[in-house]
Amino acid sequence: MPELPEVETIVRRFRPRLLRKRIAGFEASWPRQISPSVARVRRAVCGRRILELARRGKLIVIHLDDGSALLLHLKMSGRLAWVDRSGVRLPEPHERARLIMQGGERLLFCDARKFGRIRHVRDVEAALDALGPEPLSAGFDAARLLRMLGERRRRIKPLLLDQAFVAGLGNIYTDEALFRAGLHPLRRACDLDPNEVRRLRRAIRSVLRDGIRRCGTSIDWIYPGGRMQDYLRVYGRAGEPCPRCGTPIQRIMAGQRSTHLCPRCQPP
DNA sequence: CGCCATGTTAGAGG
DNA sequence: TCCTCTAACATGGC
Repeated sequence: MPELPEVETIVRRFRPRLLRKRIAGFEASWPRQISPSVARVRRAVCGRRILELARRGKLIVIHLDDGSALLLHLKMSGRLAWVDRSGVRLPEPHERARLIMQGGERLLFCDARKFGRIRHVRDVEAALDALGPEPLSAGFDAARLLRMLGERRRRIKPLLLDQAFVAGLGNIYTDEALFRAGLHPLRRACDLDPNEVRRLRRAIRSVLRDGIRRCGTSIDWIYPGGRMQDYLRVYGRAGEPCPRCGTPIQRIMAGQRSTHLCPRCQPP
């Protein structure tokens, strides 16, 4: 799935089309993806105006004019598509749900694997509070990260993938951040010294900003248009020489996820 | 056919 | 409580 930079790119692209639009209909062909139910979401959103389109972690947040919101999670293979007033379009494969605007424009939710979710929530703040801090926000400072890491014994890689710890990192950007910080993915969080924590924070923020600047990472047909794949230094490069020291990049498993690292630049 | 995949979560067990 | 692992969700590409 899209990680933070891909979701941010999607939100920026769709915001101008959705802002101030009034919703006239909602349909879904795979009801398990819709919460609390297709009928209840339809009742909740029809007639509402879209006030804002935002991102929180990997969630797309569609704020409505009654204070409620639609939360879209693309998971592994979700994708958005847009149908304008003319209705002319190529057939979108794996279309699972659509939000119909007054005037006929449509936001399509497409998802080959059906892991994606659409949720309508009345208490938006409560729903978003389940996530950890935004890594690009001012509140994500070194002192706070040091405190957060200090009370965790987990290995750093699975901890960074935990959305309740920090929101938005996925498998690609976590490996890239740990490489930039020179930290081994299996290090225990509480063992990192203040200097290493500062490096980690800088690495996370710089790799996410670079990802956004490149419009995200495109490594298959699910998410086209990004350029960050050309700037990844370890992810998907097992066996290739480390760009910094030439040592072959290693691929190991960490928390059931494939993990890429330079054994020399990221010593255990 | 077997293995892999940018994600998350429930449940079991240490 | 905390952490780790497995299975599950469901499909497509290699």
